[in-house]
This record gives sequence, structure tokens and C-alpha cells, in this order.
Amino acid sequence: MTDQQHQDIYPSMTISTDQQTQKIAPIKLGERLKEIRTSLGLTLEEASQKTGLARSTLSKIENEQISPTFQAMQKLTNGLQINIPQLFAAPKQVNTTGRRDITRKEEGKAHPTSTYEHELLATQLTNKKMMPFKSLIRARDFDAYADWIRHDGEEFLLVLSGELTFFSEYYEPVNLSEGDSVYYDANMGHMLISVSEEDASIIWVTAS
Amino acid sequence: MTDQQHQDIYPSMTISTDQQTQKIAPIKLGERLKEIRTSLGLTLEEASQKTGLARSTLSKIENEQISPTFQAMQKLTNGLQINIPQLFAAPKQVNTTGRRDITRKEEGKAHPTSTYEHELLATQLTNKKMMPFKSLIRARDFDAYADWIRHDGEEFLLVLSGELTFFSEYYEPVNLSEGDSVYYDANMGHMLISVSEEDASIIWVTAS
DNA sequence: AGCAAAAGTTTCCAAAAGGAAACTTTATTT
DNA sequence: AAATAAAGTTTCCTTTTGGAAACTTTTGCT
Repeated sequence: MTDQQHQDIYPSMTISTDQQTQKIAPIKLGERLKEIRTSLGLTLEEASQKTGLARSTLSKIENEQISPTFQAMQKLTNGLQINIPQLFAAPKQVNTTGRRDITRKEEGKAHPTSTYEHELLATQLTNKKMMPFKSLIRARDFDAYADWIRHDGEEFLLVLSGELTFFSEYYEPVNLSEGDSVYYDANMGHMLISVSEEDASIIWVTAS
Repeated sequence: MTDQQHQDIYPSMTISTDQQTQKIAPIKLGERLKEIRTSLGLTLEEASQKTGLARSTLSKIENEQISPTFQAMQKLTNGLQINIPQLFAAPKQVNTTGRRDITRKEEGKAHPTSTYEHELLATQLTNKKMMPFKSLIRARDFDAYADWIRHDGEEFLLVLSGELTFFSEYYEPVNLSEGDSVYYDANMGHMLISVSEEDASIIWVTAS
């Protein structure tokens, strides 16, 4: 199953990125610039000195009389110590707030694979920054995997029960027991193997 | 203690944002555009039709002969169905990779407060997207808190042992037992109170 | 209020961007 | 390999940007 298919079936697996947010805003560049400048407490003259753009040019940009060149925009962002995405960020950011999703024990969305038995948590919420799930590690040896698991983002896991070995591309394998945790870059190849009597159970959180 | 002081003392509590990443890239806009266009399998002519910019103009932009105006850039992003930050993303993003940090049981960095007893995990890594920690909920009633706890980002928690009540600004209080989990927006006021014999223990992950 | 200084806008012009078409290079067909 | 078509570049010219200075508006002071 590809990542895309994954996401079609499990929309809750979609992780929100700043990129998406940006796209919505129908950008009023001038307005935004003025906001930034005034919030920094700068006059046009001061901003002019910091950016190397003429006072008049800044005025025109703020009043949407001209469309700055990319070059000019770079001077803006350098001079005012902002980054480009910030220039396009909606004036009032739509801070998501007030969402809450409870998942009772064993009541997550089951998602079994040959090597893991995942239980997705908080699937009622979409566009979240993290994707939490509880997993049972079925794999018992290296060969259960075709290749390293590798994907964008960072991952954190904590062993809930049992014992497992954490293999990774650039490190020696490590054994982890109940209560131990690892944080790692998920684009570094990694895989897990249960070594205890019972299949090891872990809590897993991904962010990208 | 303010959030800033927090971060000074606990650098591992710093969470990296995409914004930071963007700033680093010394942008080669033309190169980037060409990459995007070719990856879409478009000729200059086709791209010209999609964007409304002349074939020659596109060529000049790609060869860094001219610096497109913001207007032109909007035509680009609209026509090619990309978003602006994407245009500035470094051709090869400096994907942090290969980091790994293991925290053995009980060996996190202790960080006690009047209401919680935190054990920060993966503190060897800085600039991570998530901040994981294990906490013992010391608070036994509402009054232990001066006010709602409220901060940026999203939070996920799973009860490891004991039982607790999750209070939040916009919802009725809920009881959570071992194995239950919640995902919520952290700028919605929230607080936790142990209700079991033993203080409840949870695993907590924050991202912003 | 009246004046001076500061902040912001508009004008005017040089410099740069954007488009149409000529031209060159790279692929494809015969 | 020549001929043809397609893709990309450069030229030439019009439109727009960006800067210096003139001008207008706002703010602060006596």
C-alpha cells in the first residue's frame, strides 16, 4: 500500500503542514507588509535603511501600487528579518483551537500489517500535527521486512510492554524494555522486532 | 517560570518549526522553477499557457536573467498549482536525518512542578518537532491550579497507569483510565487531576 | 492656532521586467 | 545525414518597477 492510498483510507493519518495553511490566504501583500513594519515600530525611512529599498518604493508596495520583484522581496525579508512564508501568512492566523478527541483503550482504528498491528488513535481529528498510534510488534526477525522503513518526519516511541530490538541504519541495534523510549528521524531506515515472549507493545507518535 | 526561561534551561524543549528551516535556504528561484516545471513534464510553451506568462519570460526567470515580480510569481503558483513556500523550498532540503536518542526508563530529565512531576525524554536532541515526556499527576483537585494551562500547539497523552480526570475549557470533564488517550489543541485551557489511589502516570507528547 | 519636524505619498525618470517574434539548439523523422 | 518539428533562448520594444526629489499629510511643540 502506498502512502497515498494510506491517506485515502485513513484521512486521520494526514498530518497538517504549514504549507497547506499558506495556500488558503488570498494574499494582500501590501497590507501584510505594513502590518509587519508597524508591528516592528519602524517608519518607512527606517525600513528603507534596513532593507535598502527606497522609502517611496516601500510606500508603493504597501499601497499595492506596484508589485515588487522577487529581488525586492528578498531585500524586504532580509532587512526586516522575516522569512518569505511569513510575508504570505494570513494576517490573522486561523489558530485551530478547541478540538479534542478521546480514544478509549483498545478502541482505536485497527490497522494490521504483516509486521505490526497498529491501532490508530485520535482518528476523529484530521489535520493534526502528530499521528499517535499503539502498535503490537509482530515481527520476530529481520527477514520479516523487505527493506528499511523510511518516511518523512520524526518519530517517538515508548515501550508499553514486552521487549524489542530497535534496528536503525546508522546505529547498532538496541534492546528496549518496558518504559524505555527512542526519538529518531524517520527518514533514517528503521525497523522493530519483538524479542520477548509476548509481542512487544509500544506507543508511537509521528510528526512531519 | 516563563516559557522563555523554560527554553533557556531546557534547550531540548525547543521545538523546531518549518519557518526556521526556510530561512536558511539561499534561494535559487530559477533553478527551482525549472525543477518544478520539468517534474510536471511541461514544456515552456505549456507552462506559458497554464500560467499566462510568456514563454520567453519563463525562460528568463529559469535562467535567472530577470527577477519576477510578485504578480508574476502569483501567476506561476496559480498556474502550476503550487504554493509559494514550495517555490522557496531548497532544491535539496537539508533533511535532518540520522538522529537518534534513547531514554531508558526513569532516566529522563526530572522536572517537578507543584502539580506535575515531569520526566523529559529525548533531551539529548534539540530542535525536534515533538517534545515527549512522562508525567506523574500530583494534583488532586481543581484548586491546585491557578488557571487553565494553555500554550501553543497540540498535545497527545496516553494514560500509563492510574486514573485521572481531564478538564478542558470547552468540554465536560472526562475520566481516563490506563490505556485511554486524548488528543487536543493545547491553546484550549486544560488541566489534569489524579483520581486513583496512586498518582496517575501518563505519556505526553507536544508539537507546535 | 501656528510652526517645525517627521512620516508618508506622488511625480518623474532611469532601469528592469514582460511579451511577440526572430533566432538557435535539440530532438525526431525520413 | 538532411529535413522537419519541437523546445528553448535572445532580441527588440512596451510596460512596469524602483529610486531621488518634490510634494502633502500627520504629529508634536510652544
